[in-house]
Amino acid sequence: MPELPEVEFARSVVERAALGRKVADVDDSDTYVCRPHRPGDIRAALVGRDLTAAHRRGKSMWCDTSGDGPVLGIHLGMSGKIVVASAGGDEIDGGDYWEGRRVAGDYRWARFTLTFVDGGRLMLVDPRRLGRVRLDPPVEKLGPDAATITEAAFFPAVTGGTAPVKARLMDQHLVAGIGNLLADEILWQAKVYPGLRADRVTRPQAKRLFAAAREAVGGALRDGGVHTLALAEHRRPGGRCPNDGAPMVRGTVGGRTTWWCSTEQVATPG
DNA sequence: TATAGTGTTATCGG
DNA sequence: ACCGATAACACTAT
Repeated sequence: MPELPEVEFARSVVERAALGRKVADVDDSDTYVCRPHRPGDIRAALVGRDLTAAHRRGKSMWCDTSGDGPVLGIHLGMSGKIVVASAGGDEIDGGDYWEGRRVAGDYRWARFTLTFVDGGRLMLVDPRRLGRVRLDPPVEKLGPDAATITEAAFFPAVTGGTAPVKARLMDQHLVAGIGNLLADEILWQAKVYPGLRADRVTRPQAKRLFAAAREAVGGALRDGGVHTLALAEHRRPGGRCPNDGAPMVRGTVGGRTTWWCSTEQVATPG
C-alpha cells in the first residue's frame, strides 16, 4: 500500500487529527516493530507530551514532540497504515482512504498505539509487521523527496552507477519516495527499459524520466494514491500496454517484480 | 498447500 | 570503504 503518496496522506491525517493531544499511554510492546528500542522506552519518552508537527520525506514520516521531547519516527513498511480515533473512541479519521473505503474499528493488527488523555488513539495498523516505529530516526540519510526533487539532484541518480536504472530510482538514499509501482510507472511513461544500466541512460532518457517522475508522483498525490496510476491495472498476466496494446512483460529487476511494455521499453540504449 | 507481495536492511562478494 | 546483488524479515491474501 504505501509509497510516497500514501505516506503523505498518513502524515496529513496525523497533522489534522493527532497534533496537540496529550499522550496518556503508549503500547510499544511489539519489539520487532519498535526495534531497536526496549519495551517501555518509547512510552517513557512520550507520556505527558503531545505531537506538535508531522513531517514526511519519501516514505518516512516523523513527529516533533512537545517540551523538547524526542522525534517519533514512523515507517509504514509494506502494509502499514495510520488510524487516528477521535476522543469519542469510535470515529476513525484515517484508515483505508486510498482504497476508497473506510473500515472503522479494525484494530486486529495494531502494532503501536498512542492513547491520548481524551481517550482517542493513534495506531500503526500493519498486518505484515514490516513497519517501524523508533525515536529520532536517521532521516538525514534519505535523498531528496521525489515530489520536490530538482533536476540537478535527479540526474545523477538515474545516470550514475552500473545498477539497473530501476534500482537507482528505488534507492531511497538517492531519491526518497519511489517504490515498486511508481518506478514501473515512471519507466513506462519515459519509455525506458527498467534493466538498463544507469550509466547508459542517455540525456534525453534522463529528461523523460525526470518529467515522468514529476507527473507520476504528482498525479498519484492528486488522484488518490499509486493504485490510480495508469499502469497499475496492467501489471498482471495478460496485461497490455495502455499506449499501444502490446503485451506487458514481467521480470525481476532490482530484486522486485517488474512489468514493462514489450515494444516501447526496449533494452537498447538511446 | 504453495506463492507472491506497494519495503528495508544485513550480509556477502567484488 | 563503496557498490551491487541477494536473502531475510513477518504475515496475509490468493
